[in-house]
Amino acid sequence: MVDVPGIRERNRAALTGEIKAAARAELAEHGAAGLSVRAVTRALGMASSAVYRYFPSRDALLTALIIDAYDDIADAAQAAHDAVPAHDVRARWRAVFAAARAWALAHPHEYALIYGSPVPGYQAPQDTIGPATRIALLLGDIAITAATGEGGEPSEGEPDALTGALGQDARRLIEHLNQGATRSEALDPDDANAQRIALAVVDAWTRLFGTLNFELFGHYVNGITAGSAYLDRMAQQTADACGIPR
Amino acid sequence: MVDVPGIRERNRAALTGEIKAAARAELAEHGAAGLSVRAVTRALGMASSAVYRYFPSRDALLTALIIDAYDDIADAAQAAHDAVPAHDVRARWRAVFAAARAWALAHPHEYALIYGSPVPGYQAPQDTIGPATRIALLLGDIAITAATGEGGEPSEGEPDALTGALGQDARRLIEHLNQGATRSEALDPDDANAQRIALAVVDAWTRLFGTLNFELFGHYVNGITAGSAYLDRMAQQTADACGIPR
DNA sequence: TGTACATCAGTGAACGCGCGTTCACTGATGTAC
DNA sequence: TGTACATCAGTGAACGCGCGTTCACTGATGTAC
Repeated sequence: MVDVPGIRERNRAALTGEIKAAARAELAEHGAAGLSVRAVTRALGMASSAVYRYFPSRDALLTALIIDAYDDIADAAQAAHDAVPAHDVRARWRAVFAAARAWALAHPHEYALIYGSPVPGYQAPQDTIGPATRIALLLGDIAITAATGEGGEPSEGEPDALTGALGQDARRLIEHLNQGATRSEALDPDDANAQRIALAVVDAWTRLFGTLNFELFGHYVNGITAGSAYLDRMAQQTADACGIPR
Repeated sequence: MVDVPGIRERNRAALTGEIKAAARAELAEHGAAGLSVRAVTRALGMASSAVYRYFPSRDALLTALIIDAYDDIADAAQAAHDAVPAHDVRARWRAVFAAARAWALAHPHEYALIYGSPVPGYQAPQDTIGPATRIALLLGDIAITAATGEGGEPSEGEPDALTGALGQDARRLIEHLNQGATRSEALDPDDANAQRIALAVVDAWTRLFGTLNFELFGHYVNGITAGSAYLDRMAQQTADACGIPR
């Protein structure tokens, strides 16, 4: 006999999803700080106290939305990446940038939830860290593949390994990247070129979301209107900086 | 007889300042969305209705805080810039970056107010645009000085003028920059090198605040800890990209 | 297969709280003569 | 310089509203025998 989920279990999964969907809709109206469990339950036609069968508190609901959003944008980026032929490393890199932008434009309020100001009084639990760094790790993966593969560009400028706190950061980042994925290649934490690449990946990740923030939060009004072309240009520049062959 | 301001006028100016100061303190506790005029007046020991003698609504108070914050960080950047000898263009550029970071760390909630997610339901009026772009114009000013001065670097790569929407953006940006400051130099909107510089300035501006966002909003946890060194490195890289001589 | 009991989902009332804004008012400051 | 009136700042009560969470409850689903 197959262990088929009972009515309760299926209902629970379904309603949990409906609550999160309604909460996402609420988010679009009133933002993260204004997310109200009463409004969510109202939209579903249920008693406000019913949410507590599914989420122990408003904050827990928020956490679920945050994790979902991180995973959702990372899934979109990963899918776009995987759809590109593996040998075209630069196209994979650009696909991640474009997919992140497309997701952000399609889900502006979930985007603001994860990349905007932190919700005051809300402390993000540890569970959000993994999903939050997926795109950074994906970018790092691409860069490492390029660096350790055939067409890797030689280091230019900055021939010395970094010193001080920034050097420690770079070494730690390289160790993170090395254990990140199922990959045979690895970077040497003490190699100057590897350090340059690691910081270039962080830089690319920062520029991707810095640009999306400025576009979505309205700082480019009267400035940049060609958001897609502008971001792709940035993808190219960051790919250059990471030593990804053209 | 000197037209000395009367008691009323002085009180009004003083109390307006006190209200804004108390509101800034509130901001730190509950964020922009949770800014409550009742809490502000409570902190000042006055009736909640009294604010309406100074600000017509909660949104107007928010607007005042936003404009103040933009002006405050721009003042800090400008002052740091002006304190550097004029001939050391690169040091002026780096000073702007460092000053912006220092201000952001010192005023994290005001920073989040202007560079974080937009407050839901709040529509920023036109008055905020000028203050919001001051730092971008300052960066543009430095870059143009360098480009049109003696030590200006020649264009490298990207020899063709930009086409399409991004080209239009670049031309518009150059016109903004040209009329921005009291400067005799001007860039040619159709010159490829000028276009490259204009976009590099936008890029530098984006990277500055993208980096500060990531640092302040917690995305660098377990990643970058040497925030100051990291940002200065970025200042150097963006200065390179803008053709500012070393 | 049927029955008895345990578990769980969802309800609706209630608690205690805070919010933005309005309004008629009192008393102080300013002004015209 | 003094008086009469107009302007303004600040008050406190009130309106109407929404919030997160708790709790005792009913009825449906699941389980053990």
